[in-house]
Amino acid sequence: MPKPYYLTTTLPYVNADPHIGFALELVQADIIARYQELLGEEVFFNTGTDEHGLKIYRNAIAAGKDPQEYVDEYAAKFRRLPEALGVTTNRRYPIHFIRTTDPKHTQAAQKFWRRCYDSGDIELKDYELKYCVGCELEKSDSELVNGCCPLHPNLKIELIKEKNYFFKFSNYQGRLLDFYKNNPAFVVPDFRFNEIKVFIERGLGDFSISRLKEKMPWGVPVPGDDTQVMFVWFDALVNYISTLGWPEDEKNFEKFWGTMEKPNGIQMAGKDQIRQQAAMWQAMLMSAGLPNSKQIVIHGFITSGGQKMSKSLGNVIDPFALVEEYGTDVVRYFLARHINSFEDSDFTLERFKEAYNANLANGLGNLVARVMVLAETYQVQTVIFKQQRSQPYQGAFERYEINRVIDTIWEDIQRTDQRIAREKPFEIVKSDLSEGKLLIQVYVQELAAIADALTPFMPTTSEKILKAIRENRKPENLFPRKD
RNA sequence: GCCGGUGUAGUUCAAUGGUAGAACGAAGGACUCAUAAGCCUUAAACAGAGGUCCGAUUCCUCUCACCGGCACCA
Repeated sequence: MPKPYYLTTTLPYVNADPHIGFALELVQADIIARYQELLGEEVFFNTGTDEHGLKIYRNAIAAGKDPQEYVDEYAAKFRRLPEALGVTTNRRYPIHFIRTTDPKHTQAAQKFWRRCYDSGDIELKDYELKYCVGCELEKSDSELVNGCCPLHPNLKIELIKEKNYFFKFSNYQGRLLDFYKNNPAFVVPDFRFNEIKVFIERGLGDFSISRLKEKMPWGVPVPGDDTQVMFVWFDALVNYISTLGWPEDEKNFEKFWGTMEKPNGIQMAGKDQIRQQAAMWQAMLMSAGLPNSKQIVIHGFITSGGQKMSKSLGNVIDPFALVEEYGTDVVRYFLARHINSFEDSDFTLERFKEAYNANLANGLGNLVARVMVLAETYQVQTVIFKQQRSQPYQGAFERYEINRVIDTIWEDIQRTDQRIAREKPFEIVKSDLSEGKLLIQVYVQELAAIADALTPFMPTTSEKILKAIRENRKPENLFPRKD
């Protein structure tokens, strides 16, 4: 009986082109999801796009476009990313792609708002915002230097009062801390968990969750107050359950998101998202009387040549270009094995190419060729056993240590290479054909196990290898050397 | 400033209170089934100073360096 398994990425904000950092999140999530499929579970995989808010509104206006038209274009771009990364390829269960401008989502967000409101956790308060006359823009504290706008340091920041709805986050300090205590693996890795615990222990302030519609109309209307729209991330977070058809489809919701007693929703997110995912969203769920998430898995960032990627530095890595040149599975391989699952990692084209040649061309690709040439030449038919996955492989998967898991596969590749060098089947086969064929059968068997273990990481490559084994034919070079 | 973390071969990472492992890269060797691939061998590291201990890379303190968090940026 397959168990329902729910996994979601965060939704990227569509104010810029798809980023390699989000490609990492998608690939990590997909690897975990495919592992669950391999185990036989019924997987609900969610991703999508976050499309409301001030930045998008401004960008659209600046581009002379209607906001809806603007986000439609971006959503199409972002939808191509899971395709380019093979997330949609050859899956047992289709992926779900939600846009926060989907009507079913906006309605869910409004329903969610009402539930929090009915719990008494939403109230109208004065909100004092900082405004730079020079920029004609609102400024947040983090944007200011010494209390001044860095672009207009000679102008005084004006304080403007307006009414906003606030979420009473302060009501949830104790409940969140209890929740963390009762769920000691709620955030992975644990150093991120500590971070959020300390943050909560320091005390919580309420936060604004709406904006004046006349100033910024590009948001979900606040139910019962047509002067306000929701602040972007309040509505965006609800996607994790609106994608399941909540509130209408209670059955599907409960099946995948779980129940109060047994939460089932697992979320992937970048390290900049801990507070929102592990604290605010959890408090919102509590307020709405819905089950919490089961677990939040936090990954690091990808730097480029030791620096943050930026257009001005010209070190931005485009995931589409990478896929174009090397292919989907190569990019997946690199992100899985050579980018740390939890910490920041550096990405350079040199490292990428080196890994390609050393591990894919010389390692996996060559092993497939050497074994399958032997099998084809000597007509060795092999019946593939049912696969058993090793303890280190499974254990590392349970801890989300993706690079550890895939390391074990390369250990197996090396072991098979060593074995062939030691047993010399290419000699034995000349003196004792049946003995040689027996040996070759073992290597094919090992190759099949490698292909099986590879399924979550490189689904297309894995299938090519298994097909070659079934047909007993050496395949085309999987990974030609690049010099 | 406060809190937390990290510092191990050229590089990316492991492990351990008692001879520090691997991968990539480098050098050499024997072979040839394979994508001049693979295999074998070699060189190469515990940031610094104290302390506890029979013994510390591992535990403690300090110094230095780096990183992260300290709320309305998604």
